[in-house]
Amino acid sequence: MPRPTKNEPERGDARTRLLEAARDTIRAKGFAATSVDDLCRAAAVTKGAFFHHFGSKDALGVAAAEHWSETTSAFFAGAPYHAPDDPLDRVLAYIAFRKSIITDDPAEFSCLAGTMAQEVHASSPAIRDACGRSLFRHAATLEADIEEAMRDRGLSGEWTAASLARHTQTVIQGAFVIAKAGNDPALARESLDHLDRYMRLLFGRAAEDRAQ
Amino acid sequence: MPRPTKNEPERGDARTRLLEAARDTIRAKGFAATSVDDLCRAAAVTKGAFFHHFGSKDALGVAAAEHWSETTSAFFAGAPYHAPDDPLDRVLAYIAFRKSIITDDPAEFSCLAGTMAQEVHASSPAIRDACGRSLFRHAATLEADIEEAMRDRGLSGEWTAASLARHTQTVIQGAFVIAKAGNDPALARESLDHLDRYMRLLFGRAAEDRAQ
DNA sequence: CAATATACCGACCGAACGGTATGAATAGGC
DNA sequence: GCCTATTCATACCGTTCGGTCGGTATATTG
Repeated sequence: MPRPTKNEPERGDARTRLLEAARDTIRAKGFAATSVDDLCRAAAVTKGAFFHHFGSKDALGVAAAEHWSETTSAFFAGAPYHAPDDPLDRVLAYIAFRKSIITDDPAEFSCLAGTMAQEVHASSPAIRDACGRSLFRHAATLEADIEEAMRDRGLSGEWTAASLARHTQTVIQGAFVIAKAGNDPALARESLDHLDRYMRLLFGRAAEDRAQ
Repeated sequence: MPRPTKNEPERGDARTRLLEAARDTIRAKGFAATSVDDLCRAAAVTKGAFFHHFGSKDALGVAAAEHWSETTSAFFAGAPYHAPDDPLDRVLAYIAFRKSIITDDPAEFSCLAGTMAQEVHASSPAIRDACGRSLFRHAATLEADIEEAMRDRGLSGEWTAASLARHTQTVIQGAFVIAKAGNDPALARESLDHLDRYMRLLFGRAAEDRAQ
């Protein structure tokens, strides 16, 4: 079971490098337009290594979605938006955080799972489901805070915490699409402002104290 | 300038048939995964005909986006949601209409422009811009009604009619992504309900009288 | 009725595609 | 110190890709 050579200590992490290359390249070009050779070049591995670690290009797609789910889970778990005492503040801080990480390059800030799911939803159920799990698992991390904020205010009825959590992801995914179509990340931030406003209106929180 | 032959009267519409095939196939499989041969097969034309009408696959992509823009413009212009006297009612009727045309198959109800833009935003500026024009031109058709509804209620300040019109498209595009990822069109309808609720909260319209 | 332009047809091209077969290097278990 | 499993490397395969090209049929123009 040999991987790290004395002369080549970075040996053995070909799989990880391929997953990282997949994350970056697929976000930039899409899944179908990304060739196996593209990924091997970006990860500086050979085709033999690729098909040693992944049985097919589709299998790489599934693994990339799972890797995406794991790394983003860790990233958001460690983010500062969990700090506020009030649950609604945490939800609003989440939206503000999502807004703050939008940079100039869509390949940097957009979502691998959303991009791939949109592309392969009909042609590759395995990849689509892996992307769906990533997306809805992330959405679910908001549910507890939303639920608590609803209880605090005695809200209930037309909509559920789960539904609002999913809607948050809808707006975020849509924001990525619109930002790409308009070639302007500001369009994404603009919609996150509307999402923030929706939350405040739902929970009766004034807009004046919004963090800028 | 000959096209309709006596024996083959459907001759001459190869271009249109290719554009319709592009609309259907690209919505189902994406742009990169759709081959020129796929389109020729679906449109029952030869490769010679394809490259007679379109200089390249990219040119077909641009033409498909423009064709999409024209046909959807006509479709929405003729839709019944323009009937109400009150401008806010027209906006809410638009959202209800968008919800009503969501069927079981994403390839039927999703947006060609959004799908293509997400895929080619970095690799093909020409297609991306054609998709962007389609999207934002459609968004702009909502602006006048939103503006009028704002005037009616003396609303102004944090957000503009143009911004809210764009946000509407953000939610719709996001709804398509989430519906595909979750393999469930109901997820899209759910987010349109949240968008409806946001509009009512913004404009101080009660939710009880919502059409079902 | 010849000239011309349009609308196609279908065989073909080189490159790139996803995937495979074989084998070398390495390190841990015994 | 040998065996075995793992991690790659390299060369190659058949297919499909976007695109080209010479040719044909038809309708319009003068």
